[in-house]
Amino acid sequence: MAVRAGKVLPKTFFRREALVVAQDLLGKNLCRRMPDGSIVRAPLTEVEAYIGPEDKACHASKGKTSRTAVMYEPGGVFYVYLCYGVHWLLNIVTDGPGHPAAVLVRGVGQTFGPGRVTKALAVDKSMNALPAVRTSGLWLEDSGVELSEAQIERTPRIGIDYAGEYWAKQPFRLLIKDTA
DNA sequence: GGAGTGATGACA
DNA sequence: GTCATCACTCCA
Repeated sequence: MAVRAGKVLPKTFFRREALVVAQDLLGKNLCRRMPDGSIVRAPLTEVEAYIGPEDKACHASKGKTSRTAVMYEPGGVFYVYLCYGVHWLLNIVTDGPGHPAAVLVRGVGQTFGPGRVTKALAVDKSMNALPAVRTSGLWLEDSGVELSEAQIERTPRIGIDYAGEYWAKQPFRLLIKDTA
């Protein structure tokens, strides 16, 4: 039984603060047209927000470079980059033009870990800077699921100790509590 | 607990 | 051109 198709999230959905978008994205379906043509839909279960240039953990906090340029685009495009020479990490750019912010996808369905997500969905550099629309082969749909505050857990982000105590402690990692 | 891995950015 | 760094995963 496949997950039902839903309404594709419009660009305006992404053009808000990263933290707000991150919260609203939980439970929404990440959709991928695999290289073999099959369609995979999986609900976002864990995300992290990188809120802008003032956020020391955000790649764009050091200014605009060739890698981070895509984060300066208006929300609604993907930011994909290679981490540790091994793993592709998938981000969704949020907020308005000129304000670099993004939401990192850390888990979908039962798959947790940003590197595992991209491996499971066959996401790599070729998706970088593409818009979140069906024709890109990677997009998001409204699942119709409404999450209550009680179902959302907030914790500090992972693996960003270099960003300093303040930013490392911000509870910008959001995940759906295990409802079994 | 620790190594692998290679693009990226800083510096010369 | 070199060098250090890194939003991770896997294996011991």
